[in-house]
Amino acid sequence: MANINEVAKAAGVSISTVSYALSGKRAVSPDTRRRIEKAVQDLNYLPNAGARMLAGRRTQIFALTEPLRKDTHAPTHMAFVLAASVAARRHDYDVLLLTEEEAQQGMRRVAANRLVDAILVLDVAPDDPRVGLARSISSPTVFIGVPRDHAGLICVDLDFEAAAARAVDLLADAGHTSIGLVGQAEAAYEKSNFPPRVRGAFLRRAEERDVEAVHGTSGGARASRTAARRTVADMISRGATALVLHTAEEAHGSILAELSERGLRVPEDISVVSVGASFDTATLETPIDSFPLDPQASCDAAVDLALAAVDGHPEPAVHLIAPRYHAHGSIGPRHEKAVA
Amino acid sequence: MANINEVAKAAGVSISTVSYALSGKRAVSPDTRRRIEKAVQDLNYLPNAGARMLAGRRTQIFALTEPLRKDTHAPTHMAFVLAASVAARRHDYDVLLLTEEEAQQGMRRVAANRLVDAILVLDVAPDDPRVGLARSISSPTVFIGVPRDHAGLICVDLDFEAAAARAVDLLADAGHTSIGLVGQAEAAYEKSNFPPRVRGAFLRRAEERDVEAVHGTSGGARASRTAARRTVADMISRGATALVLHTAEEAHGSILAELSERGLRVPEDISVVSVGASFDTATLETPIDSFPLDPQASCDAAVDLALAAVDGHPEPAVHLIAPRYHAHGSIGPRHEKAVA
DNA sequence: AGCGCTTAGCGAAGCGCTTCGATAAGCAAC
DNA sequence: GTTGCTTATCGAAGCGCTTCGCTAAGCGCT
Repeated sequence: MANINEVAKAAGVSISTVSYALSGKRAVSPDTRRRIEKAVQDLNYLPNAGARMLAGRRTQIFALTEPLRKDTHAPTHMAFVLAASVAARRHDYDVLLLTEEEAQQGMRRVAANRLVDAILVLDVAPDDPRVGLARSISSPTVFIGVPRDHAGLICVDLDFEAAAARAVDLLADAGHTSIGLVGQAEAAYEKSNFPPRVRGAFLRRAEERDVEAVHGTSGGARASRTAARRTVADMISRGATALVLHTAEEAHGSILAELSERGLRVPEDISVVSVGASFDTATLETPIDSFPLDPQASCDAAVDLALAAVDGHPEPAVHLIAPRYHAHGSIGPRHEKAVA
Repeated sequence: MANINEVAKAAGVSISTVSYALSGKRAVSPDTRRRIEKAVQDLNYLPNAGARMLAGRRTQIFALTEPLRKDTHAPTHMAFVLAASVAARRHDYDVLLLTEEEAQQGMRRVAANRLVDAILVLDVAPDDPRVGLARSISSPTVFIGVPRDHAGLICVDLDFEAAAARAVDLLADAGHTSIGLVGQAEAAYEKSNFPPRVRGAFLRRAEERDVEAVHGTSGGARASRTAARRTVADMISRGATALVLHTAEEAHGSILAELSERGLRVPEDISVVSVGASFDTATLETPIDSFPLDPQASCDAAVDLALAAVDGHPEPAVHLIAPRYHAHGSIGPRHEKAVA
């Protein structure tokens, strides 16, 4: 494998000139630059990663910690991992995976090691053990998700509160006066950081808009079929003419099936809007309006913050990403049939 | 951050002695070793990763390439990623993620880079573009899965053929003379490497055992509910008294539902055995006998082979992992009711 | 006492890069 | 023609480790 020496020799310059030509940190004459570029091409040169880490102060690697809990939703999780990887590569960074207990011990290790320039934290729990760790290690750490105690931390997340509030607004504006929120499984409200935020904002905005609001849960993957249906049935019997969904894809399907079995058309008889979905609600049997999760936006922001922190400009704050609204015609004016 | 110099000073020895004490590559007196270990503890020393890569010939990093195709089954995939990570850590290796198009360009990059010691290839397709790449780069590469053209490659996989054959044997031994294989979605037989292997071995062994065999497909995630049920209905009407399932978890569920709706009890009226499942078939409504996928076994083997290759003992061959049988009482003697 | 062998430890080279001066060359101004 | 400034290039130090070769000490033989 060619090294910088061979490139320098081939181009007839010193190795420092090669280095400067490649990094652009000092001016190099156009002619010299061309000769160096040619040599690089000819020799198929890529700078040795280890040497670069040692000499420079950068490793060009981010750690990505993912505890991979039993109840992690795999497709969503994968979307985040993928998005993080793509975002990192845009800035010439690679991603090193830290899983399971290694997510904690590993964080300490790669920080002390100087193996990574920064750490990205996925799948953040309200009381995440990685919070304390982040405060005790030298590597800049960016949380994708917001733990309960986030003082001094750098966090990025979708603005779930805004999404839930806007969902309520849309429905209230359409004339609905009784709205149900079909939330996640009960357990998720303890283990994850965002379900309580959605619920809280939903209830708050409903009160502000003087709209009747009920919250119900769906279930885990296995139980969802029945749990979500029961919740929906209950809400309808209590007069809800609109639903806000904050559930997994399967539960979305069950809920739509329940509505259709009851002869309720969307949006003529009942309005539906989804919040924080990780999948495409446009391709469901009935396309549903959505404020989706946006892994790429979150991860792009996280990487930007990580880079800033590496450069010594850490911005300890919760950076919320404005939700984007995807309309698919599932919201309509209030209609009494649902109450019947 | 402490470096080897400070450790050496604290222990009152030279840095080479510290290095040897930590690597164990030369003898160090017990007393000296203790002083060094104490200094390491006190200073919280961990060797700098970059320096180690540069000076040693090891990076202690494996690349894990995962194309993450649209049709990748996320939970299964995650299980493999996790298993690979665990296996790597057992040998003091970290895992670097290469996703999407980076799975190809990235392979070339990290190999030329000397960022990784070896590359693990996940989610192998029959005509995987990474096959050609693997042959052209310097890093040892281990395929977890078997591409069509695997000459000269190192591959690891579950022995799907053996699993399918043993499933047929179990059912034939129990007296069944007509067996159905509910396979994957049609598309999987082109894009993945193992579905055709399962089908081939199933049909071959059935013929050897003089058993009537039919093969049908299930569908993708969305279509599975109906497709799998239709396939099963068809098989039963054609006289099958036993089923081999090689499908996703959802399809397993649909199939069991179909059976129960037809009043067929497992194993009294119909025998069922699962092949290559990535989930726990014991916790289905009806526990099902299984020759499961074993991500950990595959990844352990892959890492062992990668390490051997790094050490200069590459074993280009297809290493098949013997399937293990998990009995849960879903196989019984042939019963005519199913035929009725 | 001398030889050879083993053991424990040291010093220094070198891995391939980045980066800090230093230098030489070119040019404008007086 | 000297001074001063800019631009392009070079040499060398040094990042923190691993590893080679050497030495010194200790031991058991003859």
